[in-house]
Amino acid sequence: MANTRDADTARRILEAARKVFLEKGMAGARMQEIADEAGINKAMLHYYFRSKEQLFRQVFEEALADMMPKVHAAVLQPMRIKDKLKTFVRVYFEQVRAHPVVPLFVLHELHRSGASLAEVFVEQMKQAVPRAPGLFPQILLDELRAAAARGEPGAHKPDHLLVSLMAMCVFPFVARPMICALMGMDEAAFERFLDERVSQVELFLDSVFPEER
Amino acid sequence: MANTRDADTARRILEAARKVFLEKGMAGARMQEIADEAGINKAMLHYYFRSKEQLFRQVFEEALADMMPKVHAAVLQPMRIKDKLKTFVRVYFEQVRAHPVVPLFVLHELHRSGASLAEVFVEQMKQAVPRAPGLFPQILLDELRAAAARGEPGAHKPDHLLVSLMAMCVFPFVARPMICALMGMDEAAFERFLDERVSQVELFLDSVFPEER
DNA sequence: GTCTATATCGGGATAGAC
DNA sequence: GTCTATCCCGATATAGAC
Repeated sequence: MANTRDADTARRILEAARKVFLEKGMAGARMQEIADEAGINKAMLHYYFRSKEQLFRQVFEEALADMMPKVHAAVLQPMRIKDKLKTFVRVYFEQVRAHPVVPLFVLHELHRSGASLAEVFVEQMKQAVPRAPGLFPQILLDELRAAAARGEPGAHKPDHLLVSLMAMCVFPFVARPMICALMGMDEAAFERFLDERVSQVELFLDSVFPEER
Repeated sequence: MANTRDADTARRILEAARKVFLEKGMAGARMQEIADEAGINKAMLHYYFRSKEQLFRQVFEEALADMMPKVHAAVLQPMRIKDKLKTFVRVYFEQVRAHPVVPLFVLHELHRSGASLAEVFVEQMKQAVPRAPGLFPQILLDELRAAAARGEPGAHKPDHLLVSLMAMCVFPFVARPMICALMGMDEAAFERFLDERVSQVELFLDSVFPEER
């Protein structure tokens, strides 16, 4: 029926738009290229989505929606903090690896938009897990502060610890070309590097949370 | 004299171009805005630099040239590896903090240019310290491998360790809007966070390289 | 809904006077 | 070397036929 066809076309457009926007960013993307990628013409883009801006918004929101729910869910599991952080690292890294260009895209657009996209960003995070008590960083921070009260992660401060973990997971994808150039890695070497990454970050957590005996 | 005036104008243009390119990226930047920022008109931009592309190249190269020499120099000092890494972290972080938007700019442009800028990037790094035995990551990696042969950083692999250190230094600047949004920091809170950052990364190094006694 | 044709505008680049 | 005026293309967006 017509309805199915419509929805399907909208999907095709969104897939194409996602591909182009994520690769080139809002400013670098061309509506023509999106149309070509979707196998239709420019007029259709404006028929389904009013403007480039609106199409971009949709892509931006979906890019976040793809990655965050599983991370949120992982953080809500009851566990002691050390294991929860390891779980967070594993799930977060997996999600990023499945969508490797999303982080740089999001960070670049957040930067240029000067906080107008930041609201969209936070809103999207809240919708990731509807009835969660807060954003995943807040949940982890609260538990880390409780652990800190028990003297657990030594002199490591909760906010720095969390930022470091995110950094270690995300940075390889954000900085891939630079890392490869600086450290002389080719594609294959970099993939092997990624294969080892989670266990190396877990090592970091082991040293921050030494097993008491 | 005329010569001074020329050089001065070229400088003014470069400063303006730097400001605009770093904020908006190559694709988002407008020659008109650069001209306004420099207090001249568009024609002058093309007179001094042939094209937007050439102007961009110059800005890109200078952005790297501003940051890297001190890092390179720091890494060449003779020290035991642990102290050298701490020095690296301190100097690298200081450099990035002095030019906080450079990393995201460089990473975004490296990504979109698909390795054509990577050559410029590597070339610029080599020129940072003319007679150095190699790029700073290679120097650190070599020493880390030697340390690894002595069993020093435990199970931490040299390449992962180095990437983690760079990540911990750079990520706060690359992800600033995201971090502020997710963790509920305002400008002042984030600056305090940055003030603590180096010492928190050093803590990480202390746990990776425990003092033998 | 989908296409072709076109309006409209903005941006990079150049010509030419001074 | 610096300006004004202009060229010309490309990009978003819309009109209108089918």
